[in-house]
Order: sequence, then structure tokens, then C-alpha cells
Amino acid sequence: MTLADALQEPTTQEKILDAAERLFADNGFAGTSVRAITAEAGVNLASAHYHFGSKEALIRMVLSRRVEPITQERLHLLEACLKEASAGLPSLEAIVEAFIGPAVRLSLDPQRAIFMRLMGRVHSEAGDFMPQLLHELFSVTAKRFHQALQVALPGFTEEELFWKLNFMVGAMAFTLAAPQAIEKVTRGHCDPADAETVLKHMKAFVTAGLRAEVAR
Amino acid sequence: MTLADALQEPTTQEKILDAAERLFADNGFAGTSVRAITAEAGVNLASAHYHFGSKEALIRMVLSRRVEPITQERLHLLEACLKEASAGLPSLEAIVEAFIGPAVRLSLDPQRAIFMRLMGRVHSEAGDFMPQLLHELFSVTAKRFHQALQVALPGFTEEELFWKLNFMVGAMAFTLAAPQAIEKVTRGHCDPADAETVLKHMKAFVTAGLRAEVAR
DNA sequence: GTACAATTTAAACGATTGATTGAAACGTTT
DNA sequence: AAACGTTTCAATCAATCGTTTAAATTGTAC
Repeated sequence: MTLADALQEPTTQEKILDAAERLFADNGFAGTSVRAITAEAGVNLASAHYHFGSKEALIRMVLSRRVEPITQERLHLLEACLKEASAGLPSLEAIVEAFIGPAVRLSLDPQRAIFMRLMGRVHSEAGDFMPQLLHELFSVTAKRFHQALQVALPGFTEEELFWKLNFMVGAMAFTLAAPQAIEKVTRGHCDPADAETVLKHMKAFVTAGLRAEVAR
Repeated sequence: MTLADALQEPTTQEKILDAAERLFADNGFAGTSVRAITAEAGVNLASAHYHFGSKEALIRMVLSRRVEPITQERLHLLEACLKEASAGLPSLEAIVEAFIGPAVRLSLDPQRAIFMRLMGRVHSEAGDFMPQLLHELFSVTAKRFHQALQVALPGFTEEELFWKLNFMVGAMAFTLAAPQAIEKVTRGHCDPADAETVLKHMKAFVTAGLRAEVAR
């Protein structure tokens, strides 16, 4: 039945999650109605509440479904490059790659690119439960990479590294959230579909920024 | 009458704009109703449509009211530092200061800080008219600073400078959009109210990123 | 085939949305 | 004080919102 499973159309739950992801990325959470989601998914209106209970629970599911794999890959890559350099200092380039690599590369897949656009939006959706949800999704990742930066960049205070981490996240989130912005502003000079090109420029910028001395 | 003007309470239009700015920053555009705005402003519901015509027109007015002064100051500072270095190369630090200085410093004023939070949100609100509105608000600024970077950083291609400009905007927008994120993640180690501290860290990170060599 | 659970369906609930109306209240000018 | 244009007011419009209900349908085990 595995072949049939692969060929048969996706579950109602999956159709709802995919449609919600697409519409949330385009119109935001408040700007997307459950009716629009179920219509886009081609399922009945009540199916959404039957499978997820509420719109808020659907939002949480849409986000956690994609964040979890990215987090796993980030932490796995980070641990690998920390172990590899157990003797000396871990490579800053490897740490940066472990953080922005999984996110940028996933944006190659068109379906995942939609989610990246959604993630950029999420950071500014300061609704009632969103801050707590963001903390649940990213607190472990933030803490681990902050610790790694402390090892790789001795001489910087904890506070300085918090700021640097924040700027790295900002540069990445902004770029992934609005791929059309680059295309617009460069009038076609850049190819936003090429993840390796994005990574090349972003890693150069971020690693230099992380190493930058701060006036005391 | 100038003294009386200064002391008397703000116009209905101003009360609506201030309330809209506050609520838009907290709940987004789709998440804020005209009723909530007029209630927060303490004016009648119909006043909003009387003075602005529609919710969309109100959004445009809320944004343009604050962006215009920032744009003016940015372009003024940029022209000043380009003239000062008419002989040699303009200082990259001065260009960065001209771009992020006005935005960050305005976030000292509590009222303006609300708008900065709103601006961070705007970049990811990709509604129907928002991309065009963003282009109207920032296209001149983006073009001018891109040209300035071409002068200050010879040896980089146009494309590379587009990416660097993009990362700078991202690092800045993300930081200004979620001042509570820094506070949360640092558990009080940083004081987000101190604009000069933010500027110090951001300028160090951004200038280093701008100067970074990109692998060919 | 029958019984039982899981799922989908159409229809409707009260609440809230952006927008509109016409009359009342306002400030200014004559 | 009378007349005028501007602004505010309460009331209401059709439309849409998230959610709920109960019946119809499907899938599964006996």
C-alpha cells in the first residue's frame, strides 16, 4: 500500500495545513479566515474545527510542523561542528552555516519557501499568544547558539553576543520573509531562487558582523 | 493663539492617527477594527471614515506621517557626509549612521517607538496594497543609499551591494520591531530604552558586514 | 449485511466587521 | 442673531467572522 499511499491525494488535515500556510503567509493570521482556508483546501468549513479545534490551534500546528525539522537540523549541525573542533576553537563559519543554512536551503522547495515567508511575518505578529509560541519554538535554539558563540568568540561579553545574534536573525528573517523585495529592488540583477547565492552573501555579511569589535 | 494651540487637546484626526498607530503596532492592520481605533481615540466611529474615507486610506496616512520626517533626515545626513568627503571617499560609518541613526534615535520618543514597532511589522504585511505603499515610501531612500555605497565601497558589484543593503535593513528592522525580544532573550542584561547602546552594537555589526569580502 | 466509530456535510448561531445614513451640534462669517 | 459649512453623533446596513450543531456519509470490524 506504500505506493498507493504515495500516489493518493493528501489527507484533509494536510490539505488544510498547506492551504493555511499559504494564506497565512500572504495575508497574515488575522487577515485569513477559516472559510478562506477551507475553500482553498477544497474541504468543508467545519473540517478545520473538527481536526484542530480552533483557529489558534491551527496556527500553532502550521508553525510547529515546519519549525521542528529546521530546529533538529540546526542543533545537529551545531553539535557536529562543536565536536569536530573539540580541541581548538569551533569555526565561526560553521556555526553560522548551521544556523542560516537549514533555513535558507529549505526555501529552495517552493512549499517550504512559503513557510519562510510566513516565519518572517510571524516575528512581527505580536498577538496575544504569539510571543509565547515563538518562545516555545525558538528558545532552545537561541540558547544553544548563544553558548556556541561564547565559545567561538571569546573576548565578547554575553550582552554583546546577544546583540550580534539578534542582528543575524534579523538579516536572515528579513531576507527570507520578502524574497520579492530583493527581486524588486535589484530589478532582476539577483536570482532569489538560488539558495547558494543567498547563503554566500549572507554568510559573508553575518560572519564579519559577528566578529566586529564593539566600542566600549 | 499659539500657546493655546499647544495646550489644547489634539484634533480628532490626530487622536485617530495616534490610536490607530498604537493598535496597528499591537494587533496588525487586519487585526485592528475601525471601532477599536475610534474607541481608543475616544471619538465617534463615523469620524474615521469622515476624515480618512476608508480604513486603507487611514493606514496610508498613519505610515506616511512618520516615514516622511525619517526619510528627510536620512537624505539630509547622507548628502552632508557625501559633500564633506567630496575629495576622498565618504566614510562608511557616516553613511550607516545616516541610515540607522534617525530610525533608532526616534525610537527613544515613546510615541515614535510605537511607530518603529509598526514599521517592523509593515515589512511583512504583504497585503494587497502594502507592497506598492512600501515602494512609494522607501524607493528613493533605497536608491540614494545604494548609490552612496557604490561610492564608499568600490570593488563591490551592484548586486553585492544590494544584498548588503538588504541585510542592513533586516538587522535594523528586526531590532526595532521587537524591542521586547532583546529584553526577553537577555533576561534584562540589555537596556532596550538606551538608543545609543543599540546604535553602538548595530553600527559595529553592520559596517563590518558591509565591508566583508564575498567569495566569487 | 449489521453495528459502530470516524469523518464530512449543509445549515445556522450570535458576534463583529467596514461602511453609510440623516439629524444634531459646532464654530465662523455675515 | 441669522445663516453657513464643518464636524460629530446615534443608528443601521449588508457582509463576514469563528464556532457549533445535527444529520448524512464513509470506513471498518464482526
